[in-house]
Amino acid sequence: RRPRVGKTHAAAPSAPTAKTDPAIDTLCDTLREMEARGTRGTLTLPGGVRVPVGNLHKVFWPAPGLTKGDLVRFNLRMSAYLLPGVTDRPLVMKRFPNGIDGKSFYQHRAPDQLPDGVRVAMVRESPDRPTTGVPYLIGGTLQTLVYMAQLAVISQDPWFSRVPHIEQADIVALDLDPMPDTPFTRVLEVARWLHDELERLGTPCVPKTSGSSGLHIHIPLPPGTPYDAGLIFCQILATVVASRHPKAATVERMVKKRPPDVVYIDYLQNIYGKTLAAAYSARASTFAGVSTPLTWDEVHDGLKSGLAPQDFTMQSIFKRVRVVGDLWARLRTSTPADLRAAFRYVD
DNA sequence: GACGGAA
DNA sequence: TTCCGTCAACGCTGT
DNA sequence: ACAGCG
Ligand SMILES: [Mn+2]
Ligand SMILES: [Mn+2]
Repeated sequence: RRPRVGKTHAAAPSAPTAKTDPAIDTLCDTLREMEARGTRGTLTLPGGVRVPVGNLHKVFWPAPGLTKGDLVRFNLRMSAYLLPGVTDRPLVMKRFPNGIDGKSFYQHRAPDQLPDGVRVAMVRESPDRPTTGVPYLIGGTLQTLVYMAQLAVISQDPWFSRVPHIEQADIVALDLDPMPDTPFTRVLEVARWLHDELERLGTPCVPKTSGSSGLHIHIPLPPGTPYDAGLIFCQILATVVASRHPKAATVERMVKKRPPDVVYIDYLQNIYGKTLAAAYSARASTFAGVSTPLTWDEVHDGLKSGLAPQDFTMQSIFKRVRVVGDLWARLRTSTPADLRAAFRYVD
């Protein structure tokens, strides 16, 4: 049995259980009225900014029967948890105007006319090319969350760096992607191995469900870390674990060459311009999953307890968050480790 | 989904 | 007013 | 140059 690190948590939720805001409740009431009336309308956000919303009845997730209105409501109610993870970060939009089963498309360039308080910054698509870049939406305000829902953007997909230091990642992530025949217990197993290694290196790390079928492990970086350094750190970790457990994990890039029942440890997201769904973000998965922070105890005990990603949804998440608080806050409060520790693996 | 131009 | 067409990403890697 | 990848 793994020795327990730190206290057995039970005492106080790691943060604001009380991230409840009367202004948000009022907005949700207004939204309900618009839905009942079957009209489009305008939400007036704190600060007086007006954001038009419409097509609230349109079904975006057929299986649970959730609508575009449910997405707007989700972003409103989750905003206190969602915003810290997107603040100052360029956001890649993937739009689903006809729900998760309709045709979707990516969009980087922000529209010309935006509601007040929706931030935009010129960002280069590649760091070493002399372009002026394109106007990206920058996360951080409630207006942006509501506006993006109106554009039928389902998930919040932030960069790993923040303006204005856009070439320096402040976080890296290991993206655990199960192949079609991979049982989720195996994903948990691989996550556990990665956690054990990271703990040996003294590196803080926090797991979450992806909101689809996999897991993400995020690691805070020391200030000023270039993308390349974070990428190599993750490459080393992923490669060490994959070569130690070839029947369970791989870093093989080509889908055809991956066994159908292993976990692809995708470390290649840690590149300038790439993204991963933010913590507490809704996802375009059939079951309306939410990318949900977990404790390492939940990951380690997941087989016994029957942990399943499908249990963390737009409908279920609020109850959980009220109980466990903001598990993702640790990512911002813990001291990043020296990445050079990982280089002793190199052989 | 937003927008501009045609019907 | 309604209808309709058009537009909405990208860079890295391997072959 | 082009296909595969996320
Ligand atoms: Mn993934
Ligand atoms: Mn991936």
